[in-house]
Amino acid sequence: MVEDRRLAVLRAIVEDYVATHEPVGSRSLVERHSLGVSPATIRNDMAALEDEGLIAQPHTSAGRVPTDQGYRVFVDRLSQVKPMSAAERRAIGSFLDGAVDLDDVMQRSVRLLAQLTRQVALIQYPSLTRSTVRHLELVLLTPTRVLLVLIADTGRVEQRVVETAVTVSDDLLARMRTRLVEQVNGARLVDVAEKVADLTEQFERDERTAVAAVVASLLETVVERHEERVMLAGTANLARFGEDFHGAVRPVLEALEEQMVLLRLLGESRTTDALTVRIGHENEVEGLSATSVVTVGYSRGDEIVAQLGVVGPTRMDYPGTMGSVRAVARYVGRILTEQQ
Amino acid sequence: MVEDRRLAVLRAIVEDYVATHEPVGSRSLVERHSLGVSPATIRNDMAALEDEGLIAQPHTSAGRVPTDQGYRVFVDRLSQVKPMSAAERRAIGSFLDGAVDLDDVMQRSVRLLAQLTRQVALIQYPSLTRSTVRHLELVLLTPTRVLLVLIADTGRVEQRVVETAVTVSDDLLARMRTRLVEQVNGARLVDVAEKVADLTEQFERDERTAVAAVVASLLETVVERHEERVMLAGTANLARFGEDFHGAVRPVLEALEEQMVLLRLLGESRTTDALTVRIGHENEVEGLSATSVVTVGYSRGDEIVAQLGVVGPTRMDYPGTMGSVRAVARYVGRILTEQQ
DNA sequence: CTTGGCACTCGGATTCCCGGAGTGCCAGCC
DNA sequence: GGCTGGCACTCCGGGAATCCGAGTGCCAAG
Repeated sequence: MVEDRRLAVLRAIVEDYVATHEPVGSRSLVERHSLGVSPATIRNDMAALEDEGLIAQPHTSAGRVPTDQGYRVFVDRLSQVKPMSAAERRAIGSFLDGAVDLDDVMQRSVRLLAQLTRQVALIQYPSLTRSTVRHLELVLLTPTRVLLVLIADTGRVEQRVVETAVTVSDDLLARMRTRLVEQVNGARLVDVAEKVADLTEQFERDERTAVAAVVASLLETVVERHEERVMLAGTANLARFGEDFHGAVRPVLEALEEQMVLLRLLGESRTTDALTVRIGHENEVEGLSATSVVTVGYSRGDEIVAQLGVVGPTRMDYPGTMGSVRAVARYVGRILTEQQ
Repeated sequence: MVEDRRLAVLRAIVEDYVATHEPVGSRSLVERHSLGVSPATIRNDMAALEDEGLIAQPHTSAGRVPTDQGYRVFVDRLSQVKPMSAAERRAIGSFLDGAVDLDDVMQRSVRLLAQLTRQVALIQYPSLTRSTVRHLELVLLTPTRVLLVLIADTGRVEQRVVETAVTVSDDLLARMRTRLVEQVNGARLVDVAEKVADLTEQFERDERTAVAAVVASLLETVVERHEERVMLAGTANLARFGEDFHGAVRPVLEALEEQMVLLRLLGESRTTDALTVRIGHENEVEGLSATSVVTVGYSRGDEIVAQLGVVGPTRMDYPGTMGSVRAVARYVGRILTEQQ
């Protein structure tokens, strides 16, 4: 009972603070929310909430501000994902439908998400690991240089130049292509390594150097570089809430420029499609301890292939952001699924 | 004679202002530079320079600051491009040499440039228009969906999904591929349109819908999307000189997020390899009127294929920046040329 | 044309002061 | 026991007043 009101107070504090950016006091709280009690009572509740570590005051005799933990409780127990309106959903759909290829889908999605949430949006390309080989092509650039092009069923194209050290004849190239395609077409990328394991041995001794180089490169492509691409949009929005980080936009921008960081951000919960919210210090990434990250997996067919999400100040509109992120993920999933 | 000293004063003002970031007065000027005259004399010169619109004072009784025009004169007549040291050149070379493919070359270059100049760097992908077709591949995704992959000799790969409306048989696809490759392999992209002009007619009447769709898509790829890709790095550096734009980093970030803007920035002087410097308001781009843009073309073989450069505050170290930009462009050119 | 001198201006930093918002606590009341 | 009104206290933030110094423009003399 009393406990309930305390949580209601916490919710009110979060909502007001998110809306106004200013520490919220007991009086304005009772004015703006119908809590049915007096400011003095609220003050007692606030003291309790502060003891629990859910809110804090910037300085004595100022209003209260939610702590990371406070937001945590808010997100976990006090808020519901706000669904998009029909109009918004239509807008999303029509905006994304115009995409012509995978790059385009990714780009449109991430920009859309940045616009909807007015924060920094990011999207990870569909993981190569989980997809299958749709086509593989070898092109002779020079006698000792082969271009390897791998097309995954997600529409993603990977290319790589292989230095073979020894010269490769057109004939050898053709045979390599045939054998490789035989072996790997339709295979899941994770299985490629195994499929081509003994391929080298099927060639003449003097050809093996070249074949081995190509195979090695192929393995690198499918294994090492499997999900290195992340696309970013809306960094300009960072400027909007510069004050939130007391002017330290710098480390945030720096963190966002590091591909590795972004991958960690998105990659950590890769296998699930649940909405994940990491608040403030919950982010282990250096430089993002004043931000919250909302991510969700998106799928192709019934498999989660990657994550997308947004990065914003801890004082963000969680229900709205979560709604936007989820909605965009669904549409992206739908488009990828239709396209296959 | 007198004119000469005035220019020397302008140069000194620019150098000091760039270094200290503070309006420079007559006294500190004579202290830091051996101009051989008294502050009073300098004041007269300054008054003259102000009349000419080359310098200005932020407020009465403050030091002077160069105007855009002042920087212009400085760049055109008073400064020399500062060559990189041998050590720096070695560092550039070894850093870029490790690149495995075109994406990698672009990414490494742009990051390197951002680091060297400590500003925002950008690089345009080698123009498709100026290069030739190295390979073209068609892959049947579904009976009515064809993936078109175009590989240019610059190493750039373009892909596109074509909706054919009517079903395409494996046989038709194979014939299309053969004919297309026959026609366009080795052709300059600008000539592709002409080469495939009457291709559709060489097919049976009932196949023409599909062929036309593929051809149309190919044309779009080579014509419309010819140079739409620009890569960016170092936006975090913007935060460093936030004060330069009196806190308005926002419009700059916004401008930089627009691909179209970036293309205009780089594209305007596409055919030349001369170092171009656009200062302050000389940039027609909204939002970049407080920045200077230094660009230069880079080549593959003996042809300029695209531009790269940096965006920074008008009070930048022009000689140094120009040196870095030029050096990186040369190395990129060298790598692209070797790779062909 | 240069120079030293001099009066003047003005921005920026510093200090001081005050008001208002907010708190914590207490005593009384339901 | 929980709620409430009252009250003393704290402290931030903003505004006014002040001061300092860097810098200028101009003038008269060299």
